[in-house]
Amino acid sequence: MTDTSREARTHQIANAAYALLEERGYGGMSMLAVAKRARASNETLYRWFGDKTGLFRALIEINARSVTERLDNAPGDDPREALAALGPILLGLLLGDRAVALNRAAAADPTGSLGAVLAEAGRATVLPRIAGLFSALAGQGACAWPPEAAAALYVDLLAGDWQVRRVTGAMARPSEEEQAARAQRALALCLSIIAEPPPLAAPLVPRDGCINKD
Amino acid sequence: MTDTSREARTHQIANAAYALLEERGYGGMSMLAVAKRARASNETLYRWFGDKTGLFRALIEINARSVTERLDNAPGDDPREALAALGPILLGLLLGDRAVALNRAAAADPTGSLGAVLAEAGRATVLPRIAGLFSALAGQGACAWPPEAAAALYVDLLAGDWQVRRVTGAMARPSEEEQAARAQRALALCLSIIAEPPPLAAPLVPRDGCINKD
DNA sequence: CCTCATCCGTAACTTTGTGTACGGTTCGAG
DNA sequence: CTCGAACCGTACACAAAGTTACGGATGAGG
Repeated sequence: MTDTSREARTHQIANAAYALLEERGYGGMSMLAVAKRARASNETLYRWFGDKTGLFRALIEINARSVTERLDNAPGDDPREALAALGPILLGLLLGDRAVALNRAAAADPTGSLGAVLAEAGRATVLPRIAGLFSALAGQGACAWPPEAAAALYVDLLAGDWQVRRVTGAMARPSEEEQAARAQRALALCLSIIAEPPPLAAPLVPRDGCINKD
Repeated sequence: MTDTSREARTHQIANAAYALLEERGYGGMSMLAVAKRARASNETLYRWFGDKTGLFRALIEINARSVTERLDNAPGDDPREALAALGPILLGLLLGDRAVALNRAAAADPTGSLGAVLAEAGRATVLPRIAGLFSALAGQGACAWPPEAAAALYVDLLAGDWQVRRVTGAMARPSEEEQAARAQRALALCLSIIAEPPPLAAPLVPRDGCINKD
């Protein structure tokens, strides 16, 4: 099996796993079920991914690359336009069934290691792209905050507690209209806030890190 | 066993369960382990709580009552002072080990029913109290937003995506100083925003609801 | 074509947890 | 004090999942 076909095969397996994950959740998805759905064998899965956690690590990383690609292809020449286009896409992805399922897997992960993968593959790749747009706004004199802080504020206003409520099942998936409206509101509020310097000298960029659960 | 002693006993069992939950996580906590820790029997647990999901429902509800009590006892006569006192307390509770563990349980719950319990027992009891404070601010002419919308915005700025990152393990628990600074910033930003009417006529109060996972 | 690594489909093994059952003890009501 | 409900400690039955193993088939390289 060549590297190219192995990569294609890996994506086939990942897609089978995503489908099962969204149907049954983390607890209802066994390695054997993935193997059957993907027409692969248990042995291949363990050989390629090491163990169940390893498979989930790969699922998170593959999904994150897909998300980043979607964001990089968002239309908009002007940073304001780019943010207006990017917001609904990002929110849709964050609240979508796949991301929710992967977040649930990380929440349920007994090894406690998937959180760091989420942090590194997900947020840590998305946020700099958003910060870049705020940096461009700063160049236009429209942003008096550090770009990273402005990006973090934007995500707070965009996602807020919607994501955790989705992940815990406390909230259904909002409609496209609701998501679009929220993204629009978040951008309007954020642009308004960052036009003036931050109100406090307190640390504005939260730390990333993760804890071992055991 | 009287109602009083049964309630006391229930809290004993709950405390044993919280301790185990925080030590081992949802997946590592069996009913038998709870029974042994609480010096109860499996049969009693199943008789009192129905099944494992029922036990978790009770744990969520008992914890929510405790949270609400803590918030109701927050100091502050003036709504502004009350919000300033309430913010760090609420954020500390949301990011604390117990709440994180319960959110993880809901995320991992195969029945998909614990999310609704979280929504009803938790957020739906906390948010009206916050909205009440914003309502009082409106009475002082300091809030041009609907109180519920102002409260939701406040929580977005207070917790933002910190909670989901804690639940997924992507982020360690912030220090008390970090939490206090964030609460302070959230209040300052929120008060600044709500002094003027909302920028959009879009729906500002997100819907609550939950989905069945299967 | 041949060879060898690896993939597939299936099976086996071990462990663990959920939920039920049971004998003895305890508690509360009459 | 007596009696019955229920609680405790322990055991049991069953199911399912994680992981490893194995014989035959497949694919890639020489």
